[in-house]
Amino acid sequence: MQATHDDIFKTLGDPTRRAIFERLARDGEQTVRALTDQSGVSQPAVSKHLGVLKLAGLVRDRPEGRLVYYSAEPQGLAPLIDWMSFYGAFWRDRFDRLENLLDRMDQ
Amino acid sequence: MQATHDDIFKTLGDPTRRAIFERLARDGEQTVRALTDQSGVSQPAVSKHLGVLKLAGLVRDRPEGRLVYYSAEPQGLAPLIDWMSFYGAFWRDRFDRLENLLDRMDQ
DNA sequence: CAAAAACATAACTCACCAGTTATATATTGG
DNA sequence: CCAATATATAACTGGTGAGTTATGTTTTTG
Repeated sequence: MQATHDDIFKTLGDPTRRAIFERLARDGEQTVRALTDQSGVSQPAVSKHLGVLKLAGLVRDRPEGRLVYYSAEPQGLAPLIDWMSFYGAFWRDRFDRLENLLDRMDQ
Repeated sequence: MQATHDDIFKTLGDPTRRAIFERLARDGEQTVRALTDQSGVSQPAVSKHLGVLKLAGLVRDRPEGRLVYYSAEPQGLAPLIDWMSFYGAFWRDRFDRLENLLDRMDQ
């Protein structure tokens, strides 16, 4: 059930899909129609992207009558955060310190 | 020249390619051969992945005779970090705490 | 209640890209 | 200097997945 960073990377790798997620994260809950109107693709395409985002744990849906409201799932990015913590910050941080050390040795 | 988070996501979206990057980030500089031997794909495939990673600013190469050493590029993940800072705001606290932990572990 | 609107799913197409093998180029070692 | 090794590139193939249109289901509206 818990998505892996592999799922997250694949899911966010598509620009159209990531744009949908970004919109939800920025502007909050939206219907499929609202998302479709500014997506540049058809409504079925948007529905499919939302399905993928949901499988990856990045969005949740709240049906209300014939409308379905989607919103960003905050915890969805956790696996990516974890990955970044290791391969991003962790490693960059060490490199920065090394660079600083080398800079100081140069002087 | 500066890669966008779009490039980064697309580049790291492929598991094989991301595994190569992870290996470089973890274990440091490697030749194409070394990377190939544990990648599960052919040498040309690895070379192609390295080319994509290099275009995305995630790795650098250092030719030495007939060997080419590749290493992770320190600043390569910066666009992704920026993106996360915005869309992963919810988790930034946790992110910071982990960074601090790693800092303390270093000393 | 009929028409329209919202969404999802099915069925299909098409382009892209990750993989392959083959090969060219360059460098090292015996 | 010849054989072997390292890498990159070219040319091709196949699978995947993002897009489409068509349609079914449900719900709202007039």
